[in-house]
Amino acid sequence: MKSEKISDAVVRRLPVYLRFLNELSFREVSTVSSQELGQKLDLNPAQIRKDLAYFGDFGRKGIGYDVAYLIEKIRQILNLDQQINVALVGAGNLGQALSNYNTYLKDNMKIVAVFDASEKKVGQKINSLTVQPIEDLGATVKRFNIRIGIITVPDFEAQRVADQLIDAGIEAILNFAPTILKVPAEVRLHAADFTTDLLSLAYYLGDGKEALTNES
Amino acid sequence: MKSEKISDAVVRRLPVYLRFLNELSFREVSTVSSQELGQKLDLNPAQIRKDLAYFGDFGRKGIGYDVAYLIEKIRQILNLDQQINVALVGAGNLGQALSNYNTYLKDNMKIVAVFDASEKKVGQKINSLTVQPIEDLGATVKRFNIRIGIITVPDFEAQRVADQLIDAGIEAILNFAPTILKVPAEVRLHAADFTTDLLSLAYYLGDGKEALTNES
DNA sequence: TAGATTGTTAATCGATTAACAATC
DNA sequence: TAGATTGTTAATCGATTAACAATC
Repeated sequence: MKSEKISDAVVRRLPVYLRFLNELSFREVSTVSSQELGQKLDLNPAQIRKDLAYFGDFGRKGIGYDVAYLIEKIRQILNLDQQINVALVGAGNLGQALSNYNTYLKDNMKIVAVFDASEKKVGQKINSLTVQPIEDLGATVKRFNIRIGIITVPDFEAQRVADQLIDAGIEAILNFAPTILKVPAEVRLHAADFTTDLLSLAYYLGDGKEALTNES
Repeated sequence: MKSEKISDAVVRRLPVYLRFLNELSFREVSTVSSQELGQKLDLNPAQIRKDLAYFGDFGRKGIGYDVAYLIEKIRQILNLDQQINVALVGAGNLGQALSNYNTYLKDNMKIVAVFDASEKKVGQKINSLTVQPIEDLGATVKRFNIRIGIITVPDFEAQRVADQLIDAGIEAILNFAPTILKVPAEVRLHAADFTTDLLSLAYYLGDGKEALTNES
């Protein structure tokens, strides 16, 4: 299979596959079936096979998928066979927390620069990175070939920061601020706003309202 | 409209509506149409009308929606007309960052207890809350009627913490650890793992692979 | 009244799942 | 060979969007 357009739902599952495959690899498991994957990841095995088949024939009938080979392929698909440099804008608590994941998420993605608007923050060290003034954003993005920006500034600054990132030539943005950003179509934007997640959870709290289903 | 089962996609948009409506209210805008909402939130107006109509006839033909009334209704739908107590497990950087949003997200959701397994953390103050040992989780959850748990512990501890939260009678979990948790069907689980988000962004980086579309 | 906008049905679009021939 | 499992088509399911009568 080739040259269909891949839906975002599919793309978002690839890192989930990758993560579990890495774990299997670490445990020296060499082969895995879509059924095992599905069980562990709470996904339908047919869906997993279909997802992978968009990108190539990675499995072997009767056998399953070779773990090492599939890891390699998914990393290629996700462009993680090259180092991807990331900028973090906003050196507050959340920004600092994210920068700690630097080692953790490795996988060739790396936060290589941290920016903040506040004079107090500029010059501080965060995980071996020195916080730079926002004014340096354009120059630094170009110099280090930074392609993804993470926004962890307060919501009222988020759009401005996004605009600056886009001006600097960034290709994708992960936005933690609880606001809807406007970006040109060629810039990929993912929202990572946890307040939305948390508030929506409240809907499901039992309440009498609709706690009763037809079981028992 | 009543008594259809509401999809999660719909539920997750409600906090987004609520947030923007709060902003309108602050700006003393009293009425809003689905078209305006759609424009601002990047959603189809028909979808917004349909979403809201699942829960009642909140709008007025020819006029639109009364901002204050709609806020009240959405808050009721999301169970935010009562205070919802939240526990945070994991007082690391991310946990501390989230607890700072306490004031921010208000809306009747409140982190009222913080837990950590490490002796170093226990007893420390985080935003006026004293970090408690995980052993106290069951008792504290019951005493304070805590209904939602946020997990910000390392991935290898996440399942154990989830089990403890569930034992304690929690009804919903927001999981920041990059791992798939197994929870019983009656517990609502949302994943808030930003590494997945970030890795999936890399897929969209221009690369020659599929950078060329039919524009230009 | 004329213009605007809802609530809702029908049409469309897209994503998930089932089923199975191919084949290891 | 018999059993297992893929890749893929067809069926199903669900979500989004268009269209429009009702009505403010």
